[in-house]
Amino acid sequence: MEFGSERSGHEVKDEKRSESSVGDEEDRREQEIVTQEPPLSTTERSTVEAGPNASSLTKKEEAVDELEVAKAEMGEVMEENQRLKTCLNRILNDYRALQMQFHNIVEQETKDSSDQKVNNNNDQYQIDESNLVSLSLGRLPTRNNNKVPNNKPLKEEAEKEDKEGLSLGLDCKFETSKSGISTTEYLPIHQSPNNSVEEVPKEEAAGESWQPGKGIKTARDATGEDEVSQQNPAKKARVCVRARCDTPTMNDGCQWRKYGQKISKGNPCPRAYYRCTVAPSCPVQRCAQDMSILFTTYEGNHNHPLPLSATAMASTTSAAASMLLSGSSTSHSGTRPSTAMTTADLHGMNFFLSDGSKLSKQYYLSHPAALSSSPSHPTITLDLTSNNNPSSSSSAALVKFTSNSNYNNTQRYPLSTSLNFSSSESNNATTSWSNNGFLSYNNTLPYNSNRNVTNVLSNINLGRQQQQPMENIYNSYMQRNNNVPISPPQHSLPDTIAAATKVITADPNFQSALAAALTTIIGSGSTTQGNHGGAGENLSQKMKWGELFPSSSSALPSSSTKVNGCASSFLNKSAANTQPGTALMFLQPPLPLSSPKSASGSPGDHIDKRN
DNA sequence: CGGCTTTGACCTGCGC
DNA sequence: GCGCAGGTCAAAGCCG
Repeated sequence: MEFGSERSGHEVKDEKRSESSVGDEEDRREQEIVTQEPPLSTTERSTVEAGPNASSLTKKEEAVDELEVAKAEMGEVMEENQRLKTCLNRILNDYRALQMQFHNIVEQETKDSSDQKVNNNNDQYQIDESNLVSLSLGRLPTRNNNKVPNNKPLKEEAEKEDKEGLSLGLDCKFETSKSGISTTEYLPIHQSPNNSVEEVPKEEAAGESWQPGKGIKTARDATGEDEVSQQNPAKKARVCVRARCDTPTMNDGCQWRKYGQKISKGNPCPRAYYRCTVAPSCPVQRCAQDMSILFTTYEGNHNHPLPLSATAMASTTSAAASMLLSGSSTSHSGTRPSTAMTTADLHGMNFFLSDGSKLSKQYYLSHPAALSSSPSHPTITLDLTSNNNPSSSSSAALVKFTSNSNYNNTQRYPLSTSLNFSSSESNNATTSWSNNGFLSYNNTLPYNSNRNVTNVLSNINLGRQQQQPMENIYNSYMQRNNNVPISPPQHSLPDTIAAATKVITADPNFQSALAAALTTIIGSGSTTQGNHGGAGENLSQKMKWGELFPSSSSALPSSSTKVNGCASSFLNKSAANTQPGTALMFLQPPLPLSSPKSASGSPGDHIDKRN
């Protein structure tokens, strides 16, 4: 059963509800809010209600009381509306500020790129020089642009982009500065002939699934769209999650199907290959090696809706892949020795980048299981275990970028090129991806008032901070967000993932940052719905805040929003088959997706069978 | 009986 | 060119 069917069920339900003229008054008001229709006046309401009940004085009084209650509720709704407006305004302000920084980045990059053009012979490189790095959360590789031959018209590319649209994923991409072309260039490093890197999202272009199998190739041949893909074999960034897990597979909320198993040389534990079974075309695959610590290597991004916990993990992995790709393209200083491990604080996003094969090998040697990664695949390892990471440094950054010598880390963008995830007027919330993957950010660092990109700071600590217990961070964070109840320390992975999602969804600052990141995409007009004025306008028009922030919307919207594309992220851009009106959605509410029946599924998930 | 897992064969990329 | 290893396919078996 496809996900769309469920959604259509919601629609049917809403239609029925709207058809019933004697529906519950609260439901009606709720519906009015959702549909943005002008609310009925209380007078009209009272007339309708009091009509049949006006037989006695008591009933009249009751009717008056109901009216008062209705007024009070309306007032609350209006207050809520006002709060949302305020939130939206703040987001827009953040967006504008970020936009200014973005422009500065453009200018700076243009200058820098003009000096560094000699580094690459690729024709597309020059095109990419004008590209800008932007951290798009949940952005799927909606294009295979990097595989597109140079003679392919941009127009066609743009059309493809329109068709494919955004999908969930937490990816880093390059957004071309060319206005009017809604193309978003992903990290250009892969465009180098020698480059073996293919950004995670690419293979999901046009809803195609990345499947290395022969049959897929044949199918792609039939479509005629995939000649590019064949020209450039997919070598995607991988995200290796290192976690303690008793089960054969990590309960990450997804539904996995085992399709193969291999005994790796030198590894007593067989390597199992799993494929996402939620959607037939989902390109996400993973291999897992079960040792004392389960190493799970994710490859690709989901192109379908995911349950909450799965979304969190998918977002994590997608973000990590994005960091890997972006970091590898940004952190390699031209003057830095190629074998040096880069310890970067990318706006507080602490990570280690080993752009040299030596260090990469060193790291992997310390974790033999991680050797599963193909030499040509850049791999980022997320350490979700509670043990000390043998190779971690004092900075406790447990997100480690490893890339081999084949991975072209062409310096294109400075380390500091990224989006500011701090909010100018938000509180001083300090969050972090701690122990088991809590995503956190802080804005304790001052907002970059001078708009110098290199000073833009935020802290997104992927991985565990060894010296700060996760629960402390989590609880302290939750205390700042009253709408998120503080729960006892969670240690199971699905719980922590879900908690991380809560943190993300509950904090308006991060939402603002997401909004800003999104608008860098939306603002360029790279949407399937066409342009609707300015970026801010796009933002306001396309964001469905009720879906973005479940905490502020009690009811799941009954709109016809269809989630397409990769669900492994916060951002969903409507894909080609997206219904009209579908725009953009962050952090979709937890949707029942997969079956708990699956052995590889997450037992902790409250999941419905989808097919 | 349908779906999932297992497992041997096959394909492909890479190193020598 | 050959061999190895990673990765995938698909038939057979298992299970609910």
